[in-house]
Amino acid sequence: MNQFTSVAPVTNGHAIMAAVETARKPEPLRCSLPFGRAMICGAARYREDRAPDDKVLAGDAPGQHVWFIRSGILRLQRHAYDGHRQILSLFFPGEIVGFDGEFRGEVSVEAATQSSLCRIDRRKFETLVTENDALRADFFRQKQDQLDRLHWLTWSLGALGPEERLCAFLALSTRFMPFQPLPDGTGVLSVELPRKDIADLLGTTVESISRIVHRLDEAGIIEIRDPAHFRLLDLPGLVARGQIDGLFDRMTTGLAIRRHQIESLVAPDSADPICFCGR
Amino acid sequence: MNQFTSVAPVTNGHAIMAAVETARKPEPLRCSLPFGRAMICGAARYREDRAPDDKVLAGDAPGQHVWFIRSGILRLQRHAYDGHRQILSLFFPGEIVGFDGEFRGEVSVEAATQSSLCRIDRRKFETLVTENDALRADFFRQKQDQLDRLHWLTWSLGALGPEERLCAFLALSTRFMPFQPLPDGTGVLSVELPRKDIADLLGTTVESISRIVHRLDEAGIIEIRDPAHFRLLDLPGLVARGQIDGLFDRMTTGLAIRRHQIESLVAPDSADPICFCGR
DNA sequence: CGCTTAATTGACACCAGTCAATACCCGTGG
DNA sequence: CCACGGGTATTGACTGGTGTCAATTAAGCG
Repeated sequence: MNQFTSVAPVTNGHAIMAAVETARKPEPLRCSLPFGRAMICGAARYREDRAPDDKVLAGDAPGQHVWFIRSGILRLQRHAYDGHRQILSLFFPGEIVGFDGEFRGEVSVEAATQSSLCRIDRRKFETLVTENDALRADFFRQKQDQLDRLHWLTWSLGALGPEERLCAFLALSTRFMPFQPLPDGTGVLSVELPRKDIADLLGTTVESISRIVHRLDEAGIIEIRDPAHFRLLDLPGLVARGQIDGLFDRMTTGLAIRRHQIESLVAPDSADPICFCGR
Repeated sequence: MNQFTSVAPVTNGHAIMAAVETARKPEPLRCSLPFGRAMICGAARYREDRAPDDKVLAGDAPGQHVWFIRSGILRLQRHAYDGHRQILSLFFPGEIVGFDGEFRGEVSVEAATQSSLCRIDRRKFETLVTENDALRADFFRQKQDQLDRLHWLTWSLGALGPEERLCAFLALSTRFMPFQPLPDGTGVLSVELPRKDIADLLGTTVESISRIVHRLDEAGIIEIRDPAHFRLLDLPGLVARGQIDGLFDRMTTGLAIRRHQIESLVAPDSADPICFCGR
């Protein structure tokens, strides 16, 4: 097991959940329960689920609320006149979307996978962010991470070929998609993103993705279990081909931390819908 | 003369210069003179010039100061192992670079053209930005503009072909490079950026750039005066081909405003070096 | 068991990158 | 005044990768 197979340790960074709790009204919230420094609310009051391809944010409408991603993956995208779609960024659990005017123009945010979101009043969040230092720090950290990802994508689209981009993507995926490490240092990656989304993110086509995947399989770098499950036999090789040696940790520790936080907060087998509350 | 040939009017947004002035120490600065709401300092004390390809910011060193671009164009870039370079963003007069950790990793900032910068102490600027609301608003506006540009580039690299990208770039260039409108609605664009930089920004090669330019010339969309001067015969056509109809104004008004501000502050024929002072 | 959707595979064309040669501009210096 | 040199732009020939189109297979699901 090398550096890539282990999930980054949870450090601090609970600020967003903590801040949300801090701002809680004096009167006890129905079904709410403190959990660590964060507040979890059993009521579905502020929670909204999205099926794949459901709209989350339209381009022009600033919207009255921002969204906290409880689970799932959102995509920021833009369409060309011919219908061509380019995904500009993905958003992951623990992240806040819709706060700043990041979505001006003909871009939109949709759910890429089944997602569970928490609605937060925009003004409320605005106040929180200005008043609470820890929250602001966390939020800026998020913004920084997102900017890093955008920089990577831009660089990748301009400087790398489709195969290299996919290698990088697979390597990065181990940190934001289910990845089951095996004793021998390899691991099985569950790709939760539809092929089309991967293609549109990496600026290529599903056909190319398919060909590249099978090429990597034949090269012994990955092993195809089924179209959505790959056993990564040579993770360092993927990292090298994707040219993300230096970026790998930087781009994924934030994600891993937030994911870990949420996983530790959300009971995995709870039938009762659980929700972080933002009022 | 249509919407594209006129420079956007100067509105507000003097906050950065104004804030810098506000923070001026009580003792009069040598050669400093108030100009409008901004402070201009005739001494070259805080000014530094950069020749093309000179380094401004290295990747890892956070640096002690941030830079205010007085004139010229900077580029944010990243190299692949094979030497391939991708330009991730350009920075223009009136913008601040080097404040946030935007330049982590193997990226660097260099001067793309002859540039004149003003050094500002990082901590000083930090204080300014937190204390001065107008400055902060201005600064956020900049960040937003830069994010918009990055989004455009990413989308462009993924969804458009080289020709379309170049068309968009030419159209956008009218707002951040010398553009002399003519009575008939056309105008002459002076391309200050080296061909290689354009190619590396648009993710293509100088050969392709050359071919496309001559193709556009034959199509009657532009007229090549010399390799660095094009008469744009059909600006709306460029906008359409580049698919930036909706983005055009959004992406360039900020640039135009800042450019206009600076031009009105800097005496164009002054032999004495003029500099915005940031301490 | 048929339907829909996703994934794969094949054939093909063409764009665009690469390499190489030439033309051009603009200094300098003889 | 011209020759020379360095850098940039241009042009040509070539080719390989990748998108496109189309057909086939596989998989999920009622």
